Amino acid sequence: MGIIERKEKEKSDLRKSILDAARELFLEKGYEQTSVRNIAEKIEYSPTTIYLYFKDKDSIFLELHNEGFRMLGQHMSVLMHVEDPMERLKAMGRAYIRFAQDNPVFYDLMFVQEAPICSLDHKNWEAGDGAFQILEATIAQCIEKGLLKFKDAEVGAFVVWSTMHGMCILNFRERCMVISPEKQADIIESGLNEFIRLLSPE
Amino acid sequence: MGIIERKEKEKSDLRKSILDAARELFLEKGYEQTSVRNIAEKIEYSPTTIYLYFKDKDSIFLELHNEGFRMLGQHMSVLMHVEDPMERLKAMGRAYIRFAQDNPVFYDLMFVQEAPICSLDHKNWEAGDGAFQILEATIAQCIEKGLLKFKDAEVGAFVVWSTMHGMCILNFRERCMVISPEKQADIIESGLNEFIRLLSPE
DNA sequence: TGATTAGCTTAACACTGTTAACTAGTTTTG
DNA sequence: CAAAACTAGTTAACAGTGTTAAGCTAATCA
Repeated sequence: MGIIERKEKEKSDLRKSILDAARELFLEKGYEQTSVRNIAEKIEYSPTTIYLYFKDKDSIFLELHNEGFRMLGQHMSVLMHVEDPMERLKAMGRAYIRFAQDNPVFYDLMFVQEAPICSLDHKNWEAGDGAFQILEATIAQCIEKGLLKFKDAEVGAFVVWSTMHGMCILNFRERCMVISPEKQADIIESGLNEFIRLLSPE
Repeated sequence: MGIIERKEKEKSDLRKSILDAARELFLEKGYEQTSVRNIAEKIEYSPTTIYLYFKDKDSIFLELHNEGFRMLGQHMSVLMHVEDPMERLKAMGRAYIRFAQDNPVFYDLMFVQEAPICSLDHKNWEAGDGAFQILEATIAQCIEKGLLKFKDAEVGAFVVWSTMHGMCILNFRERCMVISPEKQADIIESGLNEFIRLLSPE
């Protein structure tokens, strides 16, 4: 059965090279500016071949979306060793922001674009669920130790996440023009610091 | 010169009816799903006529974007009568969220879409500046009265705005799936309440 | 009256995602 | 071994997008 295996490999090789081409184009041009034809051109196949391996354009980017979450997950899992939950939470905030700044187009796909979410099978956003639960658990520990004055860990996690996300996305979407020029460069870092000050009950 | 006046009026009438058609279509389908041809069809002119009145599609929506800020401004200006700056800030948060929920497509154009910002003349986001300054002023008053433990009013305003924006946009972009179903319905209201609790130093 | 101009249209360009129909080449089956 | 069936890719096409160049008609000006 060596031949069948080879064929299977060739099939998954092409699938992989579609994803590679998609990722490369996506990283330089973003989701909407990357067309199925661009991807096809890059791998030197006809555009319709793409549709033999992926249902539609969105499905390709759902895969990249998952890739993004694996990357973010790796950045986060390192921080699980931090004992103090409050310190861990702060480190998570810094890591999240850093990930967003280092991978703005991935971040967009993960948290802004509707496309990958829409092409989800059972309205079950596994990638997002996993990341959120880690945050929620950390916040629950902070509350337990009296380090954070949230009433509900889940809602608290949502608030913390929203603040981080809001800062990142206002920046990416050019809405930080309202900030005075000298503060604009590292407004997100300043914002995070102010937010952390807010969190800690002194 | 009555004829010239009438002609001028007719010209601005058509311009206005382009905006009316654009707004109507935009409100039911959103920015990207509204095409120049759709707008032209609605006013029963050829698509190219649109380009005699607007530079491009984005310029049309910059106008609607400004309209959105006028609406938000009206909701905010009412709250200027609230004496206590902390109470005013809370009211502003509620008003902002309510505006977002009542006008999701407008909100998208104002705070998410890059299109209107890109077609800005001198990188001068007047509409945004105005709204932000009102928030910053209120927060400055809160800090002065010791009601808020931010160090910098501008950065503080950015943090508060980010939290509100983050909550709204995570919700609109279907990222609140991670929240348990029973809390999902009014997660933004719950989030706002938790955030307000966080703000007040007791 | 003849030239100019304002206001709009038709036709076209270069794209987009996606599908149907087709063609080689390989594999399986009678 | 020949015929049928399946595989993996293709071409052509559909229906749409934003946008521009060129053309036309009717009013206005000299």
